[in-house]
Amino acid sequence: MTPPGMRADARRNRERVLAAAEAVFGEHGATASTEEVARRAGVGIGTVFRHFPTKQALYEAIVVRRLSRLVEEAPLDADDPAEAFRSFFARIVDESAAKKAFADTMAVLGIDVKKSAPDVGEEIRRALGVLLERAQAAGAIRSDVTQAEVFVLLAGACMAADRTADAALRKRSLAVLFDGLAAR
Amino acid sequence: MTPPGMRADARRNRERVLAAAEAVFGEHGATASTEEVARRAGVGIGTVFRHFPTKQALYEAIVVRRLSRLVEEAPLDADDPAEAFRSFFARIVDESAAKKAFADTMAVLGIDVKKSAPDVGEEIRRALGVLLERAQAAGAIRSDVTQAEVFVLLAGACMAADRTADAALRKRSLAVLFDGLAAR
DNA sequence: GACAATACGGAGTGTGCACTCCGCTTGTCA
DNA sequence: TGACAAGCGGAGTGCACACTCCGTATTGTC
Repeated sequence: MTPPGMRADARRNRERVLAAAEAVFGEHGATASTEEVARRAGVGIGTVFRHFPTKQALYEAIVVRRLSRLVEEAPLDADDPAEAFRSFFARIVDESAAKKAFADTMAVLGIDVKKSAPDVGEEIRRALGVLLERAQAAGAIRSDVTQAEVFVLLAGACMAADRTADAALRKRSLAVLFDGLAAR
Repeated sequence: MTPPGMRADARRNRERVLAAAEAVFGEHGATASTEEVARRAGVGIGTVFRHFPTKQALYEAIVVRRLSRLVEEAPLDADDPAEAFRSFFARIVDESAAKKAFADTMAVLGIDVKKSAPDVGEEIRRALGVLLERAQAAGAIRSDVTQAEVFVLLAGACMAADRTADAALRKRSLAVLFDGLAAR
């Protein structure tokens, strides 16, 4: 991920910028300013822009990071497929509630399809697809829904979670959604 | 709504601005520029700002308008309570799909509660509450959900719809959601 | 330790946009 | 129909913010 031919200070600063960006965008969403990120990282703005040519690129970098982490930890071959699907879904929704930038991402990924970083997007869609299929095969999820509907519901849940402060309420709403997905 | 002591041209321009704002914000969301609204309305920017002191005020004005229209047309005493609830819910989601500005509104109204124009917000919440209660009394909707969960689900559906171009997909996803709300 | 090569900081630049101000126009009313 | 208040247009202002540039500092190498 980080080219090894990079000077030590450069590598260190790149890491700092990414961490700061994750925090700042997580708190204020994509409208947060690049200057705020630089300040939080303890570097000059010039440094931020050397590592990431545009604000958009920086934003995408942290999104890719989070998605990669999610995909890595997806319980693709857990013993209980129904629980695996539900927990993966719920985990993404939780992430959206905690980090503003994430809900948008899920929305765009799920629906627009394009977006840069198509690889990670494809991976997460595949992971969800696998979990869905397994849960359907196990008879836990109705067989007439496809990945497409699941993604729309996921995106909606993420965006709603992003703005719902009450965690218990979030959980109850999600439970209703899962009931809709459950096999009769 | 429009003070009668207003000169004829002022009243006419106010209407034009509102119509243009509805179109422009509907297409591009709240980030659309005020200048674009003025251009579309065929008036100078000064005129826009005389009628609405800030961009925010203009935005809120069109939101209030739409909400009022929705509340007016809510089928509060329809014969079929289940269908009434569903159609009202679906209608709001459809509106969100058509008009970008609307999904945000629903999200904010449903969850943050404050927001200016609290009256209309309150009205729409009440309308949904009535429809929900009636559908529950009729045994069509599970009795353990409250207005709060319904609003979270509604807000999520609105935001997802806002970004889902495929109308059929939108409809199928909504159907899954309704199944979750249905009484067993 | 010297000397490139690489990276850093942050003042400066350009742009877009909300909002203001004022000379001109139009509607109203006697 | 004349006078004047109410309203209009749009150039101008200030500000926020993405992005650039270059003199200075740090790193790696022989």
